[in-house]
Amino acid sequence: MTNKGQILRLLNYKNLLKHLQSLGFKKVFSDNISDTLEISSSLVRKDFGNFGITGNRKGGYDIDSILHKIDEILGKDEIQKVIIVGVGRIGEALMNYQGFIKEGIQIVAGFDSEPDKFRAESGVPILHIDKLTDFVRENNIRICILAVPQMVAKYTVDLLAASGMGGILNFTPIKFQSTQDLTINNINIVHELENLIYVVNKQKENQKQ
Amino acid sequence: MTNKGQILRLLNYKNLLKHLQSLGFKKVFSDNISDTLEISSSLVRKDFGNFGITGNRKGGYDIDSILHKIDEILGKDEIQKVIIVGVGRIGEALMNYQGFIKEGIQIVAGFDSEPDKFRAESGVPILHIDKLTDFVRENNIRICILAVPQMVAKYTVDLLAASGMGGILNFTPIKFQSTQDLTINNINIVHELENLIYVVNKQKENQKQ
DNA sequence: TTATTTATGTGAAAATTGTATCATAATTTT
DNA sequence: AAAATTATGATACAATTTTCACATAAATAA
Repeated sequence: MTNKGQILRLLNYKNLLKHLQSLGFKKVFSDNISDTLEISSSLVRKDFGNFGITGNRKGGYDIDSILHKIDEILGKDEIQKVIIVGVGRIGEALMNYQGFIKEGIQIVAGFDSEPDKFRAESGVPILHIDKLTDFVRENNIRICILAVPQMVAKYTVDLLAASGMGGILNFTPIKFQSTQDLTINNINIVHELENLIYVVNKQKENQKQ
Repeated sequence: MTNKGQILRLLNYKNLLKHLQSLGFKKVFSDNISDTLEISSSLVRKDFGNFGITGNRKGGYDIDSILHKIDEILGKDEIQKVIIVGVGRIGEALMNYQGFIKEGIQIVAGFDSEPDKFRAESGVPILHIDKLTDFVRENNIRICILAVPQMVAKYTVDLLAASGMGGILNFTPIKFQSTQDLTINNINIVHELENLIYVVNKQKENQKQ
């Protein structure tokens, strides 16, 4: 019933609706949403329908109740605890990223193998990777961000799998496959950039003609 | 002819083939590739066919020549100059990321509005955002990474569009639409994490039953 | 040399994803 | 109160993407 991009679209709806809400709007029509997000209004209605979001014929949708429903779908009733494995530049940047907490995501610890990264006293603790498995089990962590060097990526994924982790957002350039128990979503920044470069170069070529 | 995910798949093929090459392999079959990437072998062959990569019936594909051809498709004959706009934590992390250069991508400058970020002498220069337009035109920059704070994202995209930029890899949480002249690809890290959380929670629910 | 094997290349089929259409119900206008 | 309007919700349709199936060519074996 739910298809691949549907949750990401739902998150886009949420962003837009929160914006509209902050401007004082109470109601919204499917084509208000579809216009700004450049999709069809029927897709918006279909997404809403699939998630049990209903409107009134002629009256549109009530923004407050859509937002409430979306948070319900996303399970926003409880704070999601997330750890970061690999506190290099990218890991550190994400560790200090301010955008998570207002979406109910809390970075509760970082893990690294370099002792000079460790931090116990102030802020979010950064611990030795050896303590990962115990920490994950004791704190019932299901989600992690992986930002270790490529060299140790495979080893670390195996470690995480063994710890009972449920999901990994993988920023290393190694592409990992999900298993029954462990969902791994890969973000390859270099590939994203190369893909963009390809599109732009292609566009440039076509303009020449 | 080329579809949405095809270039990203091609980049995955490239990674895998380089790995196989480093292990001493000379030839590869479509189902070697499809097995590790968990797609069908016919999709591999179709992708290759679409890009003019041919093999020998029964003999498979020659790794060297596929890799050569992929680099040709991606336009890897010349170094791609990229700038980073917004040298906060994420911008800085990407600025120092070591994975770009071996793919022919060179970060040639960073831009920020905070004077304490500026750096002219050592390493990649970090300049004031006011110098962006001139720099882009003088150095014929077509691609940038956007990592400014959300507050100034819209303003910065407008500035980049006016400068003649061709492509933006956008790491801000604001979703921008591409235009005829400017391709904008959005990476929303919070959304990616929320999406993963949804999938893992859902999985957990289904296991309970 | 002929038969057999086997991986490519391709066209048809299936699956997935997104759009168009329109009857219907709620609202507004007359 | 009846008529007209209009946005939803459902379904049919279209487009895209991926897989299946198999004829064909190249390589090996007999």
